[in-house]
Amino acid sequence: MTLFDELNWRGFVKQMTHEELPAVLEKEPMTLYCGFDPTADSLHIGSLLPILGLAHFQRRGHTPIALVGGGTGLIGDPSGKTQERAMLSRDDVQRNVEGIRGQLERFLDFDGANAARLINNADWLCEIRLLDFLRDIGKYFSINMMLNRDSVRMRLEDRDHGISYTEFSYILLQSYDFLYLNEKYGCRLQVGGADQWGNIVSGMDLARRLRNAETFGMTFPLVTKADGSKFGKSEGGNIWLDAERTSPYRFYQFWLNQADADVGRYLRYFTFLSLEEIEPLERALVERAQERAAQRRLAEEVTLLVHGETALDNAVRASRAMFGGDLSALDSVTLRDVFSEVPSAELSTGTLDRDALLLEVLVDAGVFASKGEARRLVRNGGLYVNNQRVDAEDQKLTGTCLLSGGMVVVRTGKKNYFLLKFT
RNA sequence: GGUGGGAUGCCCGAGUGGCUAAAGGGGACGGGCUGUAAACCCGUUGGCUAGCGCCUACGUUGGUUCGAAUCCAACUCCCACCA
Repeated sequence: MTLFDELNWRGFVKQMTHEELPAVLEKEPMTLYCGFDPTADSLHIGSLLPILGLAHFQRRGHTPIALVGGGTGLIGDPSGKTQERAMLSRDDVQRNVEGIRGQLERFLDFDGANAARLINNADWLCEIRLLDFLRDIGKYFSINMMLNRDSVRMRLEDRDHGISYTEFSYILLQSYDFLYLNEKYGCRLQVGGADQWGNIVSGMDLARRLRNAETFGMTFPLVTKADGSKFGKSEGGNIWLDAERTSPYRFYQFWLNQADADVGRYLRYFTFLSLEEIEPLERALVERAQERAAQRRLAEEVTLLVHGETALDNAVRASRAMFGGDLSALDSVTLRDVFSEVPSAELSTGTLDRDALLLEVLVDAGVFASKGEARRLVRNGGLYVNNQRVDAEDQKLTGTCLLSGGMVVVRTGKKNYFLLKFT
């Protein structure tokens, strides 16, 4: 099976600039690049597809470059954005670049004959002089063409938002990146999300005009959900790759909760499982839906990939304990371990002696923002202590509530846990 | 620069002097059903209070009034049309 056979059955190919690209890639190893925006200090799962895309290329002997946009991030890509973005400070961008760099390192192989490269376009974009740039690069861009780009046109039509000269110029910078990488590293292929098509083609154009270089482009599809809502956002917002922002437990749970209609595609996108392994999982989805074997496997594979084996083990064990039921059976070490992912607060044992009101303690501990909110939840039957529903608003918190190790497990709703540690 | 319109709770949006903590929708949260799903059904959605009730809130600041989101003045920001 060729690289493109695989990319195709996995659904990685949205568009490509040359029909012969698959054949070219079979003949010779190629250097390719994909850019990542430093809009936050962590990537989120939206970036997972391009990352794995690069990894697939590398596995077949091609050389990937992961480009962090420390320079372009100072400007802001208008592609796919309906309004002008708030500009990030240089410090923020720098911090974000560092965070993202650390994450990208985990997914690619930086050793061997086709070792991956991780570079920052601030290294060259920050050095450019304006007049040189306008004369050497700007001359090759036609305003007429730029105005026709979807991302620009949408913003021109929407008078509420408009587009600044700054963002309008963005495409020149990304195009220049491709030119630069072509010149310096012999990079001939740029890949990216579906919204990057215009930027990619434009960069190819520049490389052809200035260096007479033949380059290629390809885009990945936008990851969609069967129900039409946006992929990658869940109750609490974005799903991040950073364990500090999204705990491995939550990360695991996110994948476990994917809809039947989506899992098959996600197994193809986000794991390295072969078709032979995925197909039985899809059949099980129909025949024994309640087991959710496909979701389980998806959650395991992706969590393993992003957070490693230990974190996966913890997430699985935590999930079992939290949805399995009886907490009193667990010893303190297991408890502490299982709930290590969960937000917690340390309280003094003195609180218990005073016969404090449960709700007041929970407000103090930060579980609730106000007593009104807490009371409301109890009325709705959504508060549990050690998996027992609380049905009185004036319930006291006493020593008998403690599990081993002086811990109390608080739950709101079906799956939101909070741990109180008494010391 | 001129003229007109607008700013309401997380968002959209009704409300033109007391019955308005503010309709309706969305979102969010909780419960039920279930597969830790979807769909559906029910409930909650400013703070304090066991409750009576009290406090804070309708761009900002002042004013009129027994009483203002609602009337007046100034200011700030946004939009439309004209130049």
